[in-house]
Amino acid sequence: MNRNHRRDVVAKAIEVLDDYGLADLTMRRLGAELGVRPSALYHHFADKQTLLAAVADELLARANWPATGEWADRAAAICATLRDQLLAYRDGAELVATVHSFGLGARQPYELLVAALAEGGVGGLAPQAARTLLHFVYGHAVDEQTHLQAAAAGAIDDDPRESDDFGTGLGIVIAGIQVVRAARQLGPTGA
Amino acid sequence: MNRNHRRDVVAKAIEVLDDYGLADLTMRRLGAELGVRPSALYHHFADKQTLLAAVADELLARANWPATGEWADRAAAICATLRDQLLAYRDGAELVATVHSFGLGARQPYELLVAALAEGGVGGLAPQAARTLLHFVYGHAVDEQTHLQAAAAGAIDDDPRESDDFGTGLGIVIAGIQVVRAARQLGPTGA
DNA sequence: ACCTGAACACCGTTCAAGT
DNA sequence: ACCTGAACACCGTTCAAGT
Repeated sequence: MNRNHRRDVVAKAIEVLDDYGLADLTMRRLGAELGVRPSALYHHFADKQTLLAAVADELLARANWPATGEWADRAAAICATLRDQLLAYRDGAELVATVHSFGLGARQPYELLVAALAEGGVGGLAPQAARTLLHFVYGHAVDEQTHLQAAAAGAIDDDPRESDDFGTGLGIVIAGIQVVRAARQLGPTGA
Repeated sequence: MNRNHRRDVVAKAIEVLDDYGLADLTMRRLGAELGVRPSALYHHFADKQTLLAAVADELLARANWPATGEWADRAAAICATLRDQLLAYRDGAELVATVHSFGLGARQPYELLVAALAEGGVGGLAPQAARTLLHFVYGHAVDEQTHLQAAAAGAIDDDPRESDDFGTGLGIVIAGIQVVRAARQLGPTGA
């Protein structure tokens, strides 16, 4: 019985998440899977929130983030990568969205988007634009994952969405950012 | 000791929510506030999710929803009304966003937005556009309420946002919808 | 540095039975 | 129609003590 390191706990937590879902990712269950009492986990993490933040960060770190391309394409590619990564793990969207909402962790997509937008000349509006993109991606991914998992569990109606529902919404937000960017460069008369 | 009706339970639940927060809105706590055993609540609601959906619906029904105006202004006004209503109750944003995400209840803002957008000529893209707006409003309101309540609890930094952070993000999404609407009317060559 | 043992203060939900 | 009483199967977290 070897002792566990912080990274072992995170790795096992991702396994439990993917195999049994977020509702079953409890301190007690995770301890049991590690062959350890639940209280032992508090040696590695201050509380469950902190642990979940580390799990979300690891999950995001495993993605291949695009780093090149014209700013709008790059921002769109970052969003698509994020969505794919969220959908790649059971309850991944809900986990990362939750962590993001309580303000610990899950900061990588935000930093990447702000960098892409700032390079693209969006300037001072980059933070608002980046957060608007993230609100869309998280909201859409949570919805989609809920529907996918309900359908997989044999729910009543499949409720098939448009072929590229995600792309349509993403296109709306990207187009909107291009509009405010153009307005900014003409001179901010409105604000 | 009068017996409770369904609507009494919902009204008391909103009180508990606003006074003590979502984390303290438990079946046991709510039962105690109503002078009743927790198990009595299951006479009125199948489970806690269903109860929360009814609470969210009641919270939304108390708003004054705009019903007139040019389509883009009206969509923006619906979003602003929704945001105000979410922020008007402690943890209101988190509650309604959660209910919305698990697919029961909280459908009124969606229906209102789809109606406004369809009238505005957005046509078949109205559902995607409405959901994109809602993802933004819920995500932004949850963020904002978290920050506001952390600041009110005496957190470290105020982290003051742009004066009209919400309006900026909303403007991005509305502008994006106007773009896809215009593209649609020129003829959908892209999709 | 990492873990045990034991406790504290809770949860949501079910169900037979009461009025 | 609405509620009680009692139970079932869990939670997160703390903390003194062990190795």
